Amino acid sequence: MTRIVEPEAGPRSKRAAILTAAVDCFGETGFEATKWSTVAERVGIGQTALYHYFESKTHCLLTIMRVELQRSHDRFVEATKDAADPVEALRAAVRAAYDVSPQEVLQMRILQNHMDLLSGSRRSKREEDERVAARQLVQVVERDWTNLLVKGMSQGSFPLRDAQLLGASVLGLIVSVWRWYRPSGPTPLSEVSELIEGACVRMVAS
Amino acid sequence: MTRIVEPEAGPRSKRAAILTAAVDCFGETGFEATKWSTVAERVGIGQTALYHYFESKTHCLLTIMRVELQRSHDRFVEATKDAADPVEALRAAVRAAYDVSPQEVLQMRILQNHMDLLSGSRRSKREEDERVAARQLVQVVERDWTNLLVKGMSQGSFPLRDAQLLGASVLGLIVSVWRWYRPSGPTPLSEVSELIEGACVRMVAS
DNA sequence: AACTGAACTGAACTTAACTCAGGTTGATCT
DNA sequence: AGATCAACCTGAGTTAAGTTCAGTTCAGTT
Repeated sequence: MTRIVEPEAGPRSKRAAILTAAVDCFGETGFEATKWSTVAERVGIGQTALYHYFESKTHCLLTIMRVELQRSHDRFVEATKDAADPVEALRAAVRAAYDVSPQEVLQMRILQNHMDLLSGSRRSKREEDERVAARQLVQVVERDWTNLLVKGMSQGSFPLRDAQLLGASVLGLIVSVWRWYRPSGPTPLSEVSELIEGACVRMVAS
Repeated sequence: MTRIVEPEAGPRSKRAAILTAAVDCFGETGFEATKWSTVAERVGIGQTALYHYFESKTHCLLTIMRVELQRSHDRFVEATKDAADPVEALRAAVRAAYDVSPQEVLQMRILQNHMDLLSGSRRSKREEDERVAARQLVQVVERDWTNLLVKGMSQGSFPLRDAQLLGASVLGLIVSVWRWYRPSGPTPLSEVSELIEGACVRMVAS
């Protein structure tokens, strides 16, 4: 369990700017469809300067995914830490999952669209490190949900079921939204959040 | 609504063999990670022969996705056509979704991992045709589920809720399984099927 | 046997990611 | 202020994989 430390930013580092631009491009246009050089242009540097910060286009993608996973986990912990009962914790966790900025919507979309990257191992060290870190965070997040369910079940709030499988399903349900949701679309996120919150509670607690 | 007609196979056509090989490769290794030339090798032809059957690697992928979507729709219709009540129809539809061969598991995985391809339009005609056809089928499948819910709601079997949104959620829950499920994994598909079936009924009917 | 269209091939082309060898900049220290 | 050094950046060149092209082979038909 080696946690990746973010390279501390030198005063003229463009790392953050690159990540932001990459999230926009990858999120709107798709990872494969966006040229790495376009990201450079948007930041205002030559293409090769990107390699000062990231080993490859994929390394940048993996970084985005890892950061987003970390954020998801942090928010889950923050949201559930002082919930009275399991049902309230569940509700709070779902609401937290949809309490996101437009930028974070893109990050979730990117994350969901490239989960498969986390399976196969990578050639280069830094890429592989990010991949492993991201993979571990996926498991952490899955455990977050499973633990919530286990607690509720042992406490009698939820009927007994396979908590692992049910946890994965709840999580799958929640994140499936990011495949189709668009801020510009007809359905506001608040509406999604409410419906999914109810659905999760019924799934788990009835 | 122009439905793509499968090019009728000449007696020595390798189209089917290519699709099978591609499903194996794309499913196991991932689309980006598998070299188009590897597919050719596995079929036993030169790389350039592939272009006799498909305009591009992506065209092949889109074809796989469209075929799988068509299959999903057909199975849904078949499974629900003679169900007594809405709850039974719902149960039957979920069971049908998981009543699949190993090859079909791969196809679902490929489909789920590349849904984003269906958003942006394609340069060449044949690719674009496949994309549009696939997109339409996505909507058809979504309508399948929505209609099922609408019927159940109007019939009083399901409480009234946003059927569109709930339909998308149910579908999202069901297909989310294909991101992590592996035939070689610890959880048999029958177990998944039962848990999800229950979860869907609770989500929709309680 | 000549013909036809489907099936195929080797060599050349294209594109976008990436490497390299070196140049510039600016924060920091004396 | 001037020197220094690491961080930062660049243009030119390389590579790999998908794709195109200009034909060739093969099986069935007339």
